[in-house]
Amino acid sequence: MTVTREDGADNSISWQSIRDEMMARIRAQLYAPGELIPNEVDLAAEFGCARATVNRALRDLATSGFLDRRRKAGTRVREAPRRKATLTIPLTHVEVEASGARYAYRLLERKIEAPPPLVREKLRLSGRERLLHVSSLHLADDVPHMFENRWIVLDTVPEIEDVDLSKTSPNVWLVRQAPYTHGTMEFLAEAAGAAAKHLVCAPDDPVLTMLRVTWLDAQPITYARQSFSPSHRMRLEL
Amino acid sequence: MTVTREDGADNSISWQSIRDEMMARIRAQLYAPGELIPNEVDLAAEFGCARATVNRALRDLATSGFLDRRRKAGTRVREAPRRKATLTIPLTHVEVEASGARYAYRLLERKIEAPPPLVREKLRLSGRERLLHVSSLHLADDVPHMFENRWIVLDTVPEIEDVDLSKTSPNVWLVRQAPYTHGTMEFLAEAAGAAAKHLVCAPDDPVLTMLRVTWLDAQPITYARQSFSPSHRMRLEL
DNA sequence: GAGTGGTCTAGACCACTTG
DNA sequence: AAGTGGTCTAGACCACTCT
Repeated sequence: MTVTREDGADNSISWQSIRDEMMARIRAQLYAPGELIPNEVDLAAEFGCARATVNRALRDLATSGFLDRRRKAGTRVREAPRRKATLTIPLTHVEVEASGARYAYRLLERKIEAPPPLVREKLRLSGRERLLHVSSLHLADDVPHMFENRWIVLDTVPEIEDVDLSKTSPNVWLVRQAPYTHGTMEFLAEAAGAAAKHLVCAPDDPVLTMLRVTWLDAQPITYARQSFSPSHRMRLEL
Repeated sequence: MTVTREDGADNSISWQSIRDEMMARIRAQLYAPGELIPNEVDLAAEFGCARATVNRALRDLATSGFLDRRRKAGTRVREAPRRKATLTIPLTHVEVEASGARYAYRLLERKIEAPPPLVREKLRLSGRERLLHVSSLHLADDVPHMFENRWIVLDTVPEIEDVDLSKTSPNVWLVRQAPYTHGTMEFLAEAAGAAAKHLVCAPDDPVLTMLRVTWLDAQPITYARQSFSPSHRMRLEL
């Protein structure tokens, strides 16, 4: 029941305000690192709200990595907060257009072949599967922005064999038609090498490369290797 | 009230099972991209549970980027799911030890100075502030793993001036004693340059560099530039 | 104005874990 | 065995936004 004053003003407390107050106490080391904080019932009494409201606030702080919660053991302040950086994976055309540039896409090559050893290993394939191998270039204001080399497992997403990839980039199609359940991503620095001629740079210029493998449950979908033009930076919010 | 069968078995439905069922329907395009899905009251009736349970499930899917929810307008399936990669920011010593190697840390230089122009800009400083400038090397099994160059704003965290940084790395101290409220992180590829002699590689070897700026509300805390040894890869889970 | 999601409450039972 | 967090329910009111 919402508590109401005689004048009719709503008196209930939001879970966000409790989260903020608890966060402030953690920052001020009012609850020291490693220490138990009061349990939900006591905090609810202190804040004058329902236990569920305290629960929502503390669950949020636990998800954010500031608290450690365990049944019976109680809630502790983490010694070293587990901070997370979130990278909202951009669709290349969205990213380019967000920067104010005009986006263009060029299909460079498209063929069906067996996976080379590296790809076989990443996708845990036997080697006999038919893969769609696509390389493409993405441009911002006609300047090369990213070169992509991608292998797509046709057993998992057979429909893509009939898609006109000169108009739709494989990533755009996959995002809409074949959402993955999980995957991994890696960043590394390497010499541009074979990508240099597409990115219009020297073969030994350092470029940022992003590797992605995605899965639909136990089935591999795609392995993508994207190399960005030398000046590119990948930005994350903390 | 928990619904109970005559035989006493608990009949209530978990929010996770509702989330999974709705996710399955989205994948199967049973709810098409861009389309409205039923409202919470109707779904609660369908699943035979309270509206709050449906709310929890749908809120989770919205946070994950699969649904778009707006009051009055209802809940829609996102055309292109806003997928996120999460990088749990590792403490270097934890990361190294997790890989099974022995971690070591060496303080290379420590001095108090005014910020150079680049740092001044990143931290939005006037240029007259006193900054603690620390460079250090982090090793895995005695092999150089990461070279760090860091500036710390003493006006924001004066206590660090008295810390013995030959034993505690600045990052470890900051994480425990001065949690930031927000910040940014950037990845780029560059030639090792001056870091080469510390990383034991050639000056023109490509290395992955991570830039970090963190804030305590409006006050800048630190700017760090970390270059990883050439073979290093940064891995994220999707 | 009205429909939909966002949140709060009070109470209950459950699940996990620790002592 | 018992304490603590995790979750569900039924009901209520509110906030936002679309028409």
